[in-house]
Amino acid sequence: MPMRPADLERVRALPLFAECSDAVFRDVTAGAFLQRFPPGTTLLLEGDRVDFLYVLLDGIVELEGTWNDKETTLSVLRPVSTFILAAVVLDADGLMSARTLERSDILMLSGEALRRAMKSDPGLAFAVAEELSGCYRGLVRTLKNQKLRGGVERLANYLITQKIRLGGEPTFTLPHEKRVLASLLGMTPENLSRAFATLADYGVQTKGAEVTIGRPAVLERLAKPTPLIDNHQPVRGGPTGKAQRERWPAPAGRGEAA
Amino acid sequence: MPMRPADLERVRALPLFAECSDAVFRDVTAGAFLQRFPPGTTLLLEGDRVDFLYVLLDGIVELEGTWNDKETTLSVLRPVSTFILAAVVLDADGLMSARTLERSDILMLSGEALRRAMKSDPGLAFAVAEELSGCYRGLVRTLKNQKLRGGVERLANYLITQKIRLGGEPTFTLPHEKRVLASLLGMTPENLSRAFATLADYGVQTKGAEVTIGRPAVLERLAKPTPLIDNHQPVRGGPTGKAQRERWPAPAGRGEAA
DNA sequence: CAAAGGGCTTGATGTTCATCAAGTGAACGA
DNA sequence: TCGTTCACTTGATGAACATCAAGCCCTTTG
Repeated sequence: MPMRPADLERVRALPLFAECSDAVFRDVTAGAFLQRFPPGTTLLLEGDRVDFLYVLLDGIVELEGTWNDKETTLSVLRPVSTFILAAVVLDADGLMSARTLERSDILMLSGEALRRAMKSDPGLAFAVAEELSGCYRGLVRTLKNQKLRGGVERLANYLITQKIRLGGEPTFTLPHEKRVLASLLGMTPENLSRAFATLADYGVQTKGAEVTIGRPAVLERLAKPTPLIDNHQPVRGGPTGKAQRERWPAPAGRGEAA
Repeated sequence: MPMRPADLERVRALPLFAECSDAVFRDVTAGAFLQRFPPGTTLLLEGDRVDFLYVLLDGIVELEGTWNDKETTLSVLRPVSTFILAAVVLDADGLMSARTLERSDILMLSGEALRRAMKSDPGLAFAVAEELSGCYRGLVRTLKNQKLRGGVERLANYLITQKIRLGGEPTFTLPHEKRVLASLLGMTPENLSRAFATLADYGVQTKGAEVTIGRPAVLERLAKPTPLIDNHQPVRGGPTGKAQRERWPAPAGRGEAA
């Protein structure tokens, strides 16, 4: 499938490629192809050799890990996101499986071309380092969340974060099935149900996938969110990478403006 | 404290600086200084602004996170290791605290100088991206370990990994206090004790910090180690970064040789 | 329309884990 | 040498969580 110019532009607008020349960008996207996958498609299996950098342009992708017949969701991605960047940079096997939760448009860029381009274009290499730093910090947050908080607290903070990211309205819709959310939060679907029931006492009402946070202050007193774990950055218009999500609020006097 | 030439050489030998020119290296290390810290010194507090890239040259450093009066160990570093690289690249606040467990020699490199050098030297920027990828993959392993395995299984796998890294002998010494190990494995010291007691039935004997794995096959049947979670790479002679630890075993036909 | 399936919930039960409390042993200092 | 301290251990108890089982509700399908 050849790429449409519109898709190419969305990729060009990624922070990853913001500072690289047209020539380098053409080189990286030369052997690229765009593919549309139905829901539930496994794109990558744990341990598979990784030859491409994936870019999610539309849809939802879940990253998961398995061991001993158990599986857990490590991340749920929304557009525009790159994934398995670390494996591509190291030319190593992937540590996570990836599968679509909804029909998804996914761009695949040659890993070898990307590595080659990085070695000649410091701006691109720096942007990759920034993106990886953002991914790394996201994982640090996840790990702290997992090790330091209990199930109800994790859910409470997830809801607070979600509310902010979706615009701040007291009522919003969960972006995916509850069973996926349970796995993401490191609990069983049964316990997620019970956690929601517990949060009812804190003003959280649920009707299907619709959640209403009735008394934000009460919920916050339980959740105790902190910028050292929770990234409350709202989703902005343009396509942003994981790096930019970590640069907020921009500390005065450093980082790029706005 | 000015740097001794011997220390400078150890830094020069880091994979991070393997491919960069002497001029760039001089630039990055220009404002650097080496400092010796006693045990138990807090080098960095969660949320602190990060101005330097830290390089552990000697000693042991613990990275930890806290929330709600609880704390957990995220990583225990041994020489030669860099830390808080992601925060430096993004010029962001640190998400983890760092403190010495033993007397440690630590080199501090100007973060600004590093970022500047990366933007002009693609080899350096690429090396930073590789190191970050290694750190990222380490965290993915940790998170899978935490979410998918129980306490006893985590300990069993830790011991197997440790045995291999320390040379493969059936008897070896734990590299730090058990309370730190407990926190690293995400449990209380009490439960770590009980987990050791459980492993006695699987041929694991302990005498203080000395551990003997009597029946490796039996322990492995319990631990079910997998390269998708456990990195069994033995510690090699030269100074290696997190990136090289992730490139093993080097898949035939790609990556650098040996 | 009826049946079937799947996601979600609820209850009962058992396992895992944290907490509290007390005790052991070894290193250290007066 | 005798306390003191601190890491570690062991036991008892309770909280958090997983598992098993059943039922509900909504959607899908014949």
